Amino acid sequence: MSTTSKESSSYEYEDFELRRGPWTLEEDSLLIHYIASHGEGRWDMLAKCSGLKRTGKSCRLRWLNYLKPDVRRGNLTLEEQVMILELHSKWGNRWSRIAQHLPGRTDNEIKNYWRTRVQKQARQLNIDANSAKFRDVIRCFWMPRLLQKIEENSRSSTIENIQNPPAPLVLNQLVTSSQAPPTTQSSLIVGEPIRCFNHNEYDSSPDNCNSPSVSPSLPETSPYGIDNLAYNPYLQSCDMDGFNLDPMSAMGGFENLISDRQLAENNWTGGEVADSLWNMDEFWQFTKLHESSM
DNA sequence: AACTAGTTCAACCGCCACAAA
DNA sequence: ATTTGTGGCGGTTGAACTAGT
Repeated sequence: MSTTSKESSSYEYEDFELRRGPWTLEEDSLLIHYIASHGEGRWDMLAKCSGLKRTGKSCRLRWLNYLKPDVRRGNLTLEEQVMILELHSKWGNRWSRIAQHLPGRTDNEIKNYWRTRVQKQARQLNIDANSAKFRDVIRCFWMPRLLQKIEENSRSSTIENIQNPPAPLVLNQLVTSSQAPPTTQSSLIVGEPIRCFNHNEYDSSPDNCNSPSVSPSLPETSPYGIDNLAYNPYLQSCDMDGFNLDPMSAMGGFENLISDRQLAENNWTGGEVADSLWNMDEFWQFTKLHESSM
């Protein structure tokens, strides 16, 4: 059994060794009961006083990522996936910050989602997950498909619930970042029409998906995004019908490259295991078209 | 049924920032 | 001003699980 030299130095191990690895039910129970009576915080003290043979860090992690009552388990919803993609495009690998906008989700879970689902796509496409090109792939295909899926789900649930409509789920995103415009506040309202997209900082990349062939009904400078919905002047003209009729029109004709059948087969937006959205031939077709339209 | 390869995710590691001594 | 203790964050690992053969 070993510990890091740094953590070992802050402990006095008289008569026990630190436990590592998966937590047992007994340990979980001990931690839950200790926090119930003493509260969170002072993790190092908690670890020493609770009787747990764990480091304070380990206790903190176990509590925040697993035991805390408001932690949500299970697959990320489509709305949450959109939120992650959007916020990651703004902030990069700031997992903790992103998690603050997804109630009940932990930074660890979001990080795992990004690494196992999103980066996998980049690997399969053989492009750098941090590149502008991959960001465009996400913006131009993944996010619109997620949004489309959300829309479809909301429509079917609207029909089901038409006589007894539930309160819409609202994912409010109050952006307090200094990187964001001071008035930025956005909401993704599930059960309301998915309207349109706008841009974020990364859209300034020359490698984005705006092209001369962009449909005039869509914003020239910013194909999508869930931010600034209330402040985007295009929102008034970019309505649900336009989106429905031609959701990929902003891609300048790329929509033909990806069929719904493929999407269904690959289930990229299904909220389950994400597989490849395209085969490589079609992806390179996309990139060629994309680049030639620059 | 047994094996292998791929995937997921809980947990650990190392670094950093900050506060208190 | 420096040292020490602590907590938070992002990156990484590896056991457990799943799918394919």
